[in-house]
Amino acid sequence: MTSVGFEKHDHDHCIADGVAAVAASCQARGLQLTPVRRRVLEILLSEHRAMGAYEILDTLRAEGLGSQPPVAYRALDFLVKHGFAHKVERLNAFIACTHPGENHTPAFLICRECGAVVEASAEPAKGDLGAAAAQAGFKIEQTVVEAEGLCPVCRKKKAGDA
Amino acid sequence: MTSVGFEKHDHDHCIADGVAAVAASCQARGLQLTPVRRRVLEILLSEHRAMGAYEILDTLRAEGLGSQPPVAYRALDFLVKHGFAHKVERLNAFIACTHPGENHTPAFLICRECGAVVEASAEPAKGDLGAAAAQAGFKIEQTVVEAEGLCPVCRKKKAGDA
DNA sequence: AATGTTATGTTATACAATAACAGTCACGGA
DNA sequence: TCCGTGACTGTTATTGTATAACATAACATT
Repeated sequence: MTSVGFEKHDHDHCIADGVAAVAASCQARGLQLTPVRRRVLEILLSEHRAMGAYEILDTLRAEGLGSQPPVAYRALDFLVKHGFAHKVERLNAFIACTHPGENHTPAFLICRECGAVVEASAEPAKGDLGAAAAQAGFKIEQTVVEAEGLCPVCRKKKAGDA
Repeated sequence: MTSVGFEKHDHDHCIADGVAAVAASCQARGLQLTPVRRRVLEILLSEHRAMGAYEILDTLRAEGLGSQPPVAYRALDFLVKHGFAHKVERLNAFIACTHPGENHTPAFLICRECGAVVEASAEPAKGDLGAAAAQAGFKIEQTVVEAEGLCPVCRKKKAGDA
């Protein structure tokens, strides 16, 4: 079982399940999943890719849910802060988390061709990097791990072209 | 021997050696280390921290070496492309490479307190992440590995405060 | 001289992020 | 009931990051 992966799948499920999981988590933790926050989460879930804040804002604006940048950023901050979404630094963009609620160190596989982003997991602090940090006396609190390359679908396409 | 590390050291050496190494590498590879490119490298070497493109641009402008963003970005692109500098995605900023020329996968330790950045090295593609990618059929071409936390100096300060 | 290549200069604009302040609404306590 | 208080939303304005597009310069090759 791969983590979502690059294949097609039932999307409505995806969104509904994702929102439900987050809603439950909010309930349990006393967090408010307000309309804007819920909608931003849905927008993120509705695409399996990272979206820029302004792209999200465009949708919100079209729906009358808010039209200025802070509206989108605040909702995104909430989602990121509580682990319901992540920021992909390489792209300055955001993506819904595939394991909402669970405590984890996300890692991403980013296709440079089609822009698809898949969340994996990594514990870099436990390998090379952890050793280097320990040696330097550096205390790691958070890590960003992002890999760029070609997803299986685009690899096949490239092979076909050649 | 740690890789530069968070301690003080002889800076003039640092800059001169860094430029010389890059110049040699350019020579060997038929690349042009033009005045702007060389100056940007010097600026980066002169601070052991990540600098924003506009901060660099300010210096260039003061020296009459170019005043518009593309000037700085092009020089930075050149340096990054050939491995003489790196972009720290987390900070949207750039830093001179500590092992110019050598083929490597950089990783960074970023102090959230003082902003110091130290380059380490990591092979995330060989651990968890590599396995996950392989399973998904994803071909990793480049990786971003950045850890944020507290450097030894700031840790001591904190301890002193408490 | 004509051409191609590489680098630089400049304008304008797009995209990303946040500071600062005003308004709303629900809730608990005086 | 009235009054805070806190959490969220709305809006204006601004700062910071990055690039598209086009013009020019310098130089090597033919």
